[in-house]
Amino acid sequence: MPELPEVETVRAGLEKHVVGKKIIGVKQLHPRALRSDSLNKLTVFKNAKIKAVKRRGKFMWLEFDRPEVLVAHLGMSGQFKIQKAGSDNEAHLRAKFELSNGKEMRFVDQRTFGWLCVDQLEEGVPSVVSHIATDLFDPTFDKKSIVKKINLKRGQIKKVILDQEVVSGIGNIYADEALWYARIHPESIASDLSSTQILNLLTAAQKVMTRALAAGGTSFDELYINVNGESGYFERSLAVYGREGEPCRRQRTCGGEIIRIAFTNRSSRLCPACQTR
DNA sequence: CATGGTTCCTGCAGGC
DNA sequence: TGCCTGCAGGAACCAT
Repeated sequence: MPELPEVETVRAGLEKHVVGKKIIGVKQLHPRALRSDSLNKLTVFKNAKIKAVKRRGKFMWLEFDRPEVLVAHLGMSGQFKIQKAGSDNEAHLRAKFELSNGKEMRFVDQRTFGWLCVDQLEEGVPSVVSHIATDLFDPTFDKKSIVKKINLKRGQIKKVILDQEVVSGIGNIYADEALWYARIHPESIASDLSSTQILNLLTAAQKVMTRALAAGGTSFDELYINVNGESGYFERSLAVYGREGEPCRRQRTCGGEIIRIAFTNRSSRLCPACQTR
């Protein structure tokens, strides 16, 4: 499930393999691979030279020697792979871009929550990304003002940090991890927390995602892989996600056991002993 | 405007 | 063995 560290791993992999290359052929293999509000078909990138691969939160985009940009979101199962041109198609191959160096950049997506989109930049950011907040890896991320913003929200803290318009890049896994590190119950109301608690939470999210990035990301169910098809190794370091029924890693001080509770049609994992409301 | 609920999709695990 | 149900999830979209 790609969140900020996983998307950044993919972005960096693409940057290494495709910047400076020219797209010599484009093929879309699934109608929904392209967002319905795309400004054009993917073939607009034929003969375009790739200049940069950028990212905000979980959204990334390719810039070219022309005004159009290619925006991509991995959803929950999207993958970019670099393959030798003409290799067999993957089971869920959605689009492929043949490059000038004999390779292909491929977008593969089993569950079709991911998408591609032809867009244009508005003040350096694609218009479909303009409503997305800065992420915790962004040098312009303003922690103090985001803490204030979060502190005004009346919703549950987990819902707030998953809101990509408040702070971007955090998904279900790292939300649970950060809340555990900060010892905050996911159902706590954001405005009931102190600014110190919220600051600690953002710092925890930053730290856990930085460590995850260093490990190449989290590959919980093999749906996330980097551009070379390799898994990340952060899964073994998770404190709560996927650990329900197991002892809290702070057991020496709390003695708790990780539980799973319902959260807006899905789940939260937490230690009920050290994450109190 | 803020907030909360629903929906899209596929594959897999578990129960019977 | 095979059918059914539930679960996994990001974010657009709709309802209140």
